[in-house]
Amino acid sequence: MVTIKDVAREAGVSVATVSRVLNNNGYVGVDTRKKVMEAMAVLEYSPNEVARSLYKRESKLIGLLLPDITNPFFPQLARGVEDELSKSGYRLLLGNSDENMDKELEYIQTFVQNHVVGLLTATNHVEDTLYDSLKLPIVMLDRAYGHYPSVYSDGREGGGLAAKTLIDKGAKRITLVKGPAHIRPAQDRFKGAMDVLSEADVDFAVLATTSYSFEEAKGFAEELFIKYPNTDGVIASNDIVGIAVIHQALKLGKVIPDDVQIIGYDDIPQCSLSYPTLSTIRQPAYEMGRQAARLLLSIIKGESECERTMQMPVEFIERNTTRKE
Amino acid sequence: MVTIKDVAREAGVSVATVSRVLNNNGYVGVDTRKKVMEAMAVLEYSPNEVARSLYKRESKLIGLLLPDITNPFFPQLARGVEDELSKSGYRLLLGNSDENMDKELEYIQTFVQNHVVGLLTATNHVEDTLYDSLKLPIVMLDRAYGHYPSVYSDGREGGGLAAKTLIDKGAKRITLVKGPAHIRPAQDRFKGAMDVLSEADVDFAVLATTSYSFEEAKGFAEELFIKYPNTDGVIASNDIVGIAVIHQALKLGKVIPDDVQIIGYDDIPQCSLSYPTLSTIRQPAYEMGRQAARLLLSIIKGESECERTMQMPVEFIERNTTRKE
DNA sequence: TTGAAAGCGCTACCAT
DNA sequence: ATGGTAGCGCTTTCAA
Repeated sequence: MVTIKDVAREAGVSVATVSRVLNNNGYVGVDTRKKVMEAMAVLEYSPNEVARSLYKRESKLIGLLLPDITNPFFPQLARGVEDELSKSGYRLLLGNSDENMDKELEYIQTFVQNHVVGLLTATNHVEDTLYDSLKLPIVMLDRAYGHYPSVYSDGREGGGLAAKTLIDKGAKRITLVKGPAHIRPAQDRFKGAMDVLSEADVDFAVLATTSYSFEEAKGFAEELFIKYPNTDGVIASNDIVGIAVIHQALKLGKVIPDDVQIIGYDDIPQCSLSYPTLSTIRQPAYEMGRQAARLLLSIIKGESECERTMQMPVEFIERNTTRKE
Repeated sequence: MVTIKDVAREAGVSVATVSRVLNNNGYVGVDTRKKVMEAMAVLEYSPNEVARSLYKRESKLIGLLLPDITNPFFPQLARGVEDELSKSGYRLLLGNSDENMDKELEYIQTFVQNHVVGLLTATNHVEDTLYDSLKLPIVMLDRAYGHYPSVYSDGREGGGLAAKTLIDKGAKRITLVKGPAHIRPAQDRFKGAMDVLSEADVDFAVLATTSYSFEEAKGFAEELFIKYPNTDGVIASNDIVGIAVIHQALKLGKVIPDDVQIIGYDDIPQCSLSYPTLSTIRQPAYEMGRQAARLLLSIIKGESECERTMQMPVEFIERNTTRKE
């Protein structure tokens, strides 16, 4: 490993000088600078970030804590985060929490031990003062919380929009699929839809589900049509479930959207690949990732004038599982 | 920040002693140990990994370099890697290369600067000695290369299996979708299928595609049926394309698998959610991630007796886009 | 404009 | 069994 000392020796200067050209601060003569640059090139020197981090008590590392990268909503988010952060030279420490408090804690601790300068987290556990004790810039992802800077889209509004859309399009016997109870955004969507449904002149039923996983989505879809065979409108808890419902409806010989309309949530890329393509409520995942990263960066830089919380728009994406007009 | 000094003071011992109990080495009296433990608990001490890393010249960090986490094959892989590594206390530095050499280089450099102890990488650029100069345990992911430890599945075999399966099931006018030329595994699959196709009594055509992205998959599928409207068997370059082809075939009123059979590649979770469900050649992504992580770990620990390269099985998964004999 | 040296938090060697 | 201390590679005063 070639260190700053080697460069100093090669250039015939002191390490202090090398450090100065490295960081572009302090006075350093033009010819000295040139010598140092050359030495660095010759030796293929690249500074040891760990040593830097130790002295400065901060790194170019940022922690990203996600529930599960395997859920197709999150890769988009993660990509948005990474693309934005890497522009400024930051790198990502990744952790999957599985919505599990202990894992979350563990990751956060190791992130801190590694001197991350900021944290992006999609969590359900803020109340527990877990995050309060952290003296670290934090941006809540996907989920809004009290005084923390957050980037999210309003699940309540989105859920309401889904319900309203289905009602407008003539669904009379709606089935509302409720996501896992311990996941905040799922609850928000559910409540938003409930509010609208309750005030409208439609029958509706609720199907409770306990996970967001692919494997189980199929089971939920089967259950749905067994319990509510006559439903003519399904509000899915997310697109995966929506796609599973399409599958099951087709299997049962139902015509979409004539017999049953289906509306998803998230707008993951595969929505436009299903057949029929899935109408859904879009959350701009990639953009949310980007904005969250930007917000975090601005907080790190101490630009306190910036918006501390961003609500991203939800939007109905009309495809072919809902009736036109 | 509470440091080892604080603990030492609190416990009335030297930092050396604290370090010893921390690392469980050297002699330390039972009561001293107890005092130190208590002090650590009281102060909520947790060791600074950066300082450790600086001294020991190694960290508990591992670099994971992926082409694009947004491609549904990779989240599975990544999860496998993470689940295995986190068991041993390692954390992941993540980078997306977009199959781009420059990004790849940049990430690798920063990984090294951050003292990662190992690297997992899915790359097409080994020949360039990029990796040779790295004095770092490396495991190639998804793609096998000469002398590097690798975990992969044989694309050649998989491609051949896809072709053979389709032929066995009676397809006569096969369209082979060729993935991007610069992506090794895509080429391998293609060649494997070509070999089989060439030696069989079937007509076949090749459709070249240039990306693995969702947005473009739809376009390729449209193109496919325009150029080869009478094809009765499609070997897709991956499941995304496969699902897009299902979509397009249905849109054109074709009956699957009677009019046209389709076979995907990878076995991403959404295969069983499409309608009809997509028959495919399975690569065990999650398991590959796990095995790669284990292999890397064993190399790091210096267990040289272990297998240096693992070939994972490919397997035909029969679903509903191929005929039941 | 440059260099010497302290110190970031920790580990490991050498004393005792 | 315990403590003192050098040093990991770097940045940043403080002097010169």
